Amino acid sequence: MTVRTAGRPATAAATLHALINTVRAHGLRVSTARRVVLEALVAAQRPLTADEIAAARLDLGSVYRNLETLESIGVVHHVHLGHAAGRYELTGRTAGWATCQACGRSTPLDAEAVTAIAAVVRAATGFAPSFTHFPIVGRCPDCTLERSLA
Amino acid sequence: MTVRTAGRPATAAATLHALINTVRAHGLRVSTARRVVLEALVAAQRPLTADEIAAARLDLGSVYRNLETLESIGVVHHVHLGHAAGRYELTGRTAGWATCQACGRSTPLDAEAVTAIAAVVRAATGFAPSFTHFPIVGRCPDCTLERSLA
DNA sequence: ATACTTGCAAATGATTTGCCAGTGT
DNA sequence: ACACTGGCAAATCATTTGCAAGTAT
Repeated sequence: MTVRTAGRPATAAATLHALINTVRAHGLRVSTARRVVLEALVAAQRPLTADEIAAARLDLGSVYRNLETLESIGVVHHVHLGHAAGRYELTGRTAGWATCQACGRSTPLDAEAVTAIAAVVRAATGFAPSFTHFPIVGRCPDCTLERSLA
Repeated sequence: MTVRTAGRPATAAATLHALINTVRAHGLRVSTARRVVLEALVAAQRPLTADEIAAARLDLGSVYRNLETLESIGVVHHVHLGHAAGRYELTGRTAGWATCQACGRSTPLDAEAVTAIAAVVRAATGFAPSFTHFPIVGRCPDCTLERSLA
């Protein structure tokens, strides 16, 4: 049996309620820890590390297990913004990421940019790329300018 | 004075020699371990893990230290092809990498493809991208076909 | 002779896992 | 009640680092 929720978890507007419905629809329980993880991700302004999500209230191991479970049902995914710990966010919050190898800052990509880039990547390589798991890595505008001035 | 070993491919020998010259030019010593690391990378048909380079002949810690030193003088760099251990290769061997998130295989990119993609990325985002440290991640042609047939 | 390097081992940091008590349904 | 979960601790994996002995120059 499939339970269809009102909205897609595709925008920042994906409410905690909708996410919890999805969890239930997959036959999973809504435990306190699971709810806390979801609340943290809903409130976050950027992808969070497991450590940030645990934040003294939850066991790190439980957080990782929950994130894995939530990834398996598609409501959460993680991104590697550089060499640091992986970061988790609600699915659909961004179209992709770009990280500067010089200053380390990361920026979300808008859908149009990703669409344009994906078309060229596909034409040039045959790959249908995604920049939500590994970002586009390079020099950001600021750091590119710096280098050209040096 | 140069001693040429019979049977060794001239290109590989020339490359190793040039690499060793670069090491010396930076005031670094050419120790046995350092030479073994370089030889392994020259002979490799694909990027190697530190573990593969160590291969029972060298200490893993020394391999990592050597790779770090060789990266600092620009003759080596590493790439993250998925969640596994980092892989090291000689600088300039490839223009970039693409990794399939479905089958896990990685493919080197040719310079023209990278140039075309970089132009679009720069136009759409302002970033000057590089795909030698983090690959383009997506579905390869085979796995994209599979999905479309499913 | 004098640094630079190595091997060995212990330390880190991130993530995973075994176990058993606790709790959501 | 019963299976799913949580907390705690130990285990992995990849990589880094302290240190005393070894060696390239």
